[in-house]
Amino acid sequence: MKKAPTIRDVAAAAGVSVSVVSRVLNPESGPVAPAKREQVLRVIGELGYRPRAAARELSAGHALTVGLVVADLANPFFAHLADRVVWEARSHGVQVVVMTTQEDPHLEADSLDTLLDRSVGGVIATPTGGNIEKWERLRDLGVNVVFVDRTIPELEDVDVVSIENSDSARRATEHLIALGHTRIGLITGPTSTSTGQARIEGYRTALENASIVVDPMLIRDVPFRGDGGGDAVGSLLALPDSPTGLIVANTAQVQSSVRRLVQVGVRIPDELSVIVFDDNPWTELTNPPLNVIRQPIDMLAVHSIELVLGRMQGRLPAGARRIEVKADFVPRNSSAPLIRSAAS
Amino acid sequence: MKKAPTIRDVAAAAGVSVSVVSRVLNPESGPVAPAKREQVLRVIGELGYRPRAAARELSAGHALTVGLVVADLANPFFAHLADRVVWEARSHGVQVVVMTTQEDPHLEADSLDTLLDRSVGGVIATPTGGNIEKWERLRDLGVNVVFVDRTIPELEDVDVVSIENSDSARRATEHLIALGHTRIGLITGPTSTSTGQARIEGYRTALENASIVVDPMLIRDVPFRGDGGGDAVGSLLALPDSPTGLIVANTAQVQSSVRRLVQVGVRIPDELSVIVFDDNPWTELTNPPLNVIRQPIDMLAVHSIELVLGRMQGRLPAGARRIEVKADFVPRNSSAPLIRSAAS
DNA sequence: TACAAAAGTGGAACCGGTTCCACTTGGCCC
DNA sequence: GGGCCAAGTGGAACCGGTTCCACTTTTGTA
Repeated sequence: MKKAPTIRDVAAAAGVSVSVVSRVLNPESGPVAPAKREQVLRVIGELGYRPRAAARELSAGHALTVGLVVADLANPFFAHLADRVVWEARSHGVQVVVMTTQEDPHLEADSLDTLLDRSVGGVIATPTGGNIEKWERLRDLGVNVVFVDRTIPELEDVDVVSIENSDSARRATEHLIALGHTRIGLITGPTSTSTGQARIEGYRTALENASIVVDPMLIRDVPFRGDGGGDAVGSLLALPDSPTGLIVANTAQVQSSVRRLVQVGVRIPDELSVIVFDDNPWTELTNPPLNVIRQPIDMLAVHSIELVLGRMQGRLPAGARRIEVKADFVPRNSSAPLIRSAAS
Repeated sequence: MKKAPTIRDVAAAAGVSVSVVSRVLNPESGPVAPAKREQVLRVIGELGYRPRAAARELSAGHALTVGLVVADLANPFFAHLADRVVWEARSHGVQVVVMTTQEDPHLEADSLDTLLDRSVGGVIATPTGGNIEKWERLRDLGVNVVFVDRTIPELEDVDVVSIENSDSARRATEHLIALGHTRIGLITGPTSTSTGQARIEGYRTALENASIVVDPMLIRDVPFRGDGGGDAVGSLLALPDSPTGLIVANTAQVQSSVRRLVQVGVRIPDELSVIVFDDNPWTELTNPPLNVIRQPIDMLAVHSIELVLGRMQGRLPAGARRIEVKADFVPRNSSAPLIRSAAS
């Protein structure tokens, strides 16, 4: 097990001082004579010298690292998001430390402490909704925070990147209304989350615009974890006047919901028109392929990284940015016009 | 933006030297009088002191961090693996820096350099197959490497955690043979990878045991990236004597392959019996639900972390460990007995 | 040619931990 | 009561970078 060369080894071998080597490494920090620069670069190549990140971090007080805090990498949405974030970060020479919360505020708090210890320059997170003081403290300590996908209403001065949740839900609902459906079930995330609220709002708007009375029984807010989606499907279908349309607007519960639909054997789209939030690799492999609201994950990732790095480099004006990107509605074959009382 | 307290602040506030505080933090490094320990802990609590990881790393020469190098977090297998690795690492107080290679050796080399700069204590990776010298150099510099899922034959002294690839392929093949199939297509990863080789080997073994002649035309090794799976499906089905059974043993190409099957409209299992490698969230949502070889991802993650941390703490004997875990065959409804010449 | 400004250089402090080592206490035993 | 060993403590060096500052050498201009 060899020992890696340090900046002093390089300086000695090149016959210059460490200051010069350091300035070769960080050109903006001072001038170096062209000849010496060459010389130093040559020695660096020969020795295979690479600066230790830890030393730089210690001196700089913060790391060229961002934390990514998501619920769960087993969820394809977060996995895909993480993939893009890692990719975008790499193109900026930044590393990503990934932590998962499992939607548990305690684990989230823990993750934030850990990231704080690591002096990360920024954090990109889908917050659980708790830990408000902790997020504030993080920001007070100079860590740049960007919320992605969701937000926390109380934290007004945090940057947010999300999709147009309300608008997307409205469009999905309008699609079903246009097909003649009036009893439309909605499965969302908890009403304590911004996405849950916004999607319900969009759903209501669409119904109210069409003068359809909103039946609270048709709205199910279920937790992100567990099998609440399937249960909601079950109880919606068991309703005396069961819905003919269903919007699953909880990305973490799509799988559970669809599994139940398959188990129960409802005929889609004949008996039930379905639209789900978020395009997964498999939504076009089901029978029939599902209509989806596709979140532009690439855009979410790009904007998040841009924001967090922009803040880290101090080249963004003060004041929170709220970026909302449009989500596409992808029509496939899981919705059909309502056949009036065909079932009775 | 406040400034976080340092160990010297704590020492001053507690009326002791930094040495004492350090010893309170790392009990094994020396004795502290119980009274002072209390005192120090109290001050730490009051000040909200947290040690900077960078300082510790610089001093220790290595970080309490492991690198996870996978192809692509958009692939559910890797995503799930990453999820479990992050989870297991957390329970040991270790952070995970995730890097993706997109199966490109250059990006892989780059990732390794970056991880080296960060002085990570270990790396868990699914190697692309290239960069042999780089992996060796990494190990020479004291970074503990564990390959997961795949391996590189040339690197004999690296720990490996994988499933019983050959055995799994053999069992899948035997399942189809038992149903009467003799023309069985196999889609694997590149033959340059250990998994590709081992799975082909298992497939051949099963066929040879059953005295079925191996038709090389039925074996398709396709790259992990791109749409090779779908293309292979297309050309296999276009064969004059097309297969009645198909094993997709390339996790990254399952989606592409199944998509093509759906597009072409082959009736499964009537016209084609299918088994795919790796259980995804969606394999039971397709029509019909797919028979799968389920990789015990939790086990892979647990063993990988155990190995890498064990090495980091020097509590593992020298010599490479090769851990092979059994993969389950999960029968669902995508295979059926061969109906002799029913199609002709 | 003279002199100010700019370019180039090296020494040393600093970031915040860990650890070695020398030193002071105290308890125990003979 | 003297001597010894262990427990407890603090000072200071060290890890490997960055950066400030003082100093020397150019360069440009009057």
